[in-house]
Amino acid sequence: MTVRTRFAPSPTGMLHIGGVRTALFCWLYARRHGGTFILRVEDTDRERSTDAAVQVILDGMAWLGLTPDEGPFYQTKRYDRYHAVIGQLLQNGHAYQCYCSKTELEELRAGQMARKEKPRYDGRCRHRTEPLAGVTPVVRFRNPDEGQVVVNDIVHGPIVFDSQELDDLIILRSDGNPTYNFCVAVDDWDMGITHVIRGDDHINNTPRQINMLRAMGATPPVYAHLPMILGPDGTKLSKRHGAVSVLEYESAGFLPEALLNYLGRLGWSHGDQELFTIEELVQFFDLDAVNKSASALNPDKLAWTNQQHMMRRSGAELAPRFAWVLAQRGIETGSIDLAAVAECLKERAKTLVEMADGAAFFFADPTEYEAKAASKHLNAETAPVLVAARAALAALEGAWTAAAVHAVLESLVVILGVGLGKVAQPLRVSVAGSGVSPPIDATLAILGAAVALRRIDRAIQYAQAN
RNA sequence: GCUCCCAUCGUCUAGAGGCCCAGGACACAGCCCUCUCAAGGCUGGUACGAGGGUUCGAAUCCCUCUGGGAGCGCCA
Repeated sequence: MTVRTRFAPSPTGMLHIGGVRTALFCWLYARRHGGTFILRVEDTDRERSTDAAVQVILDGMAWLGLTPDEGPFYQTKRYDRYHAVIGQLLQNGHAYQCYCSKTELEELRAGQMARKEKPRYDGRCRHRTEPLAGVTPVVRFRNPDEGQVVVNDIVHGPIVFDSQELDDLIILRSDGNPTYNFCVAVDDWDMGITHVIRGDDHINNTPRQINMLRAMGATPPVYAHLPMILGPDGTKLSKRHGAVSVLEYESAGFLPEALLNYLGRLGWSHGDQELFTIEELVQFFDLDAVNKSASALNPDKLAWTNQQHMMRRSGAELAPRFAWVLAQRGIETGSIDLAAVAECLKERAKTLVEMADGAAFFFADPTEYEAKAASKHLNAETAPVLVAARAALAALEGAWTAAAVHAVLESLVVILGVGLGKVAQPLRVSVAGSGVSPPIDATLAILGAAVALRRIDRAIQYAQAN
């Protein structure tokens, strides 16, 4: 049997990190077993579904590379099918029409709550034979009222529900729209889904879906319920935690493979391994190594994971995404070699945004020097060193490379009888404006002779005046 | 309230009865390396929620409790 999984988000809110983790596991499971990954948009809530949310799902998954093999399918385009199934269910007695008003149902619920009972529909319309004039009925699924339903969950093991706990849920609203649990059952059946992998907030829906599947004559799929992802403070994920659109992570300078690596390690593990390429994730992933307890997001570890992935890419590989981040921030990069900048900054930044911050001085002369660094490294004492360095560097002319710069500074240090730091720091502050930058030889090489010498000249003037 | 789920360092996790007075990772502290910052290396502290069983032996199996979470919609 070929594995078929589906990711079924509802476009009522933005696709966030929790949804992405679910999508990732569905995708990985399909890839791992040579199966098919399907995207299905559950948009039956026409009030709250938005096109913008659908677009984020599509764009987000494309950015992450979680491309579906089939779909996207939209439930709103399958209404004919749902209505046909409901017709059958009505005909064979697995469903019936209910004329209860909303206020009547509210009263029923209130009474049950007051008696400390579990609120549920009591089936009062089950045996009604005559329509109620002037009322458009809803259709309810007739749940078996005896026996048990066993959900054989791959991550949780068997979960048993008494049928008595399940009431007759509405499958068709009075406005003609079918409801969630019903559409899911029909779709999973029609699409031949073999493994339903979703959040464990759906565990309680599962026995109902199994019952409907059986009533329709379908064999239920295998289920795997994933633990929830919580915010860094251990509470439910919310906008406050950055449960924002997954695309925000792209803007924040994360690499898709790093986000996926981090998310993969939430609720799943492969021994002590922390860093995985996408290929390794596909190779090692399996549902039996998924754990059952909820996990909290750790922004520090996500950042570390991102840095590790950046370090494993070449500057040239990083350059396009880095350029995108710079452009997004309106930074003009001129003729600076972005691949070279990324190469020497990739281990000094947790994200591409941090990289952009650290690279700012490459694209514009410092407008002022950082006070502490300037007073320490640009003063009357260091001015002569800068003058000497400037002269030695200027002699390089056309041979302005990192290696050449390095050699010049090394010999200058010997001549002056000082440590490299005595020369490097004043130069660093001169060209970068602060005491922090990549190695001075690489920094000067990237800047180019003209720009570097110009900045050093300015710094010499400043140093002599202070 | 009822039903269901969950429970190892602050966080992510390893652990499927003896290899565990519990290992790795993030974060934190110290040291080393060093032209700054990083990266890297080394060292350190902190965890099996509680109580009962089962067993020669339990983080691992069973029960109870406690604590957290989800569901109980003409939402998905």
